[in-house]
Amino acid sequence: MRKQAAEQLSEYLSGQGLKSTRQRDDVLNAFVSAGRHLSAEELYLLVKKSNPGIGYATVYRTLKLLAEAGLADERRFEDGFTRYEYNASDGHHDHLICTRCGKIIEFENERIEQLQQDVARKNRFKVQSHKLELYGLCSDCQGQRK
Amino acid sequence: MRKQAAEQLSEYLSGQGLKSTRQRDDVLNAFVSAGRHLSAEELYLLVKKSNPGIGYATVYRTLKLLAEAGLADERRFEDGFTRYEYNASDGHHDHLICTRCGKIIEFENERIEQLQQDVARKNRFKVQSHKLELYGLCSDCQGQRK
DNA sequence: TTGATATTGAAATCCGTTTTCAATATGACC
DNA sequence: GGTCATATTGAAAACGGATTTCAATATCAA
Repeated sequence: MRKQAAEQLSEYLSGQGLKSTRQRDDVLNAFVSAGRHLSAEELYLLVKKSNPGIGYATVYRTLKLLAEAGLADERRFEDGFTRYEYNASDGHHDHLICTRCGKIIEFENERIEQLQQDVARKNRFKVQSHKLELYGLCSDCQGQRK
Repeated sequence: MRKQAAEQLSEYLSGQGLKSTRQRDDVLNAFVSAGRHLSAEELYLLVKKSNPGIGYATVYRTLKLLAEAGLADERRFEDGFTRYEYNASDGHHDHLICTRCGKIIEFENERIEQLQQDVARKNRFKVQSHKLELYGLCSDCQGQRK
């Protein structure tokens, strides 16, 4: 059974001798309720709604913290900047990314994962993590012109 | 039958109304003979050997040009900066990347590609390109301590 | 050879991210 | 509650890879 996000964070904080703050709570709340694949910038704008005084740097720092605490996953797609995804601990998944509208669709495919392991084994390679991204046009964008 | 790199570049240049220059030749030569997965910085240092006056910006610009001409592929791994790979036009491949020593092993797996197409089809998604990277430890690095 | 224009190198700039630093907040201890 | 060491904050500066600017230079069609 998965812990509540707030609880998971405070356990991590106290375990590391770190402190709870209003800002960290605000960032976590915005992050959890916003959904997935947020850039730091996007999250910053969201957090500002509940806490207009929040600083840019604090959002960046807290995002790193959430990643360390296991609450967020850092991902870099081809658009250049880092995005964060909530709660990847309930199983790995990969992404379909629309190059026109930016929509991100998640998927899982056990068979592909197995084949990856086969490839790794043949190369005597021990996999720690992997990344599979399919770039293209989502159904909404296929009919559209540029 | 694949064209020579130099020929392919000059065809692209004249086709676009661009000019041949000593610098472009030097960058191309260094790029082709150096092997794969070079960062702009690495290539810059290489080109300097044959043309010490070469500028940083020229290497960046030429690398972009080679990518447009179809001679190079741009790739971003997790280490932050862009690398270029020669001659990907003879078939797609993916990468095993050692997180300890940085070694990059290429592989192809037709079955995985098929399964990716299946996933895309199910999501009514039209794939333009994809990226599959397995991060982990190569055989040389598995026995080593940090 | 000429002349329009593409290209170059150096330096400035860009932009996402990280770090610095002085002011402030937190929380363990009394 | 009060004290105090120290973690945290926001603003601004710094960072680092990549790109752009600009005046000087090279290219190439005529």
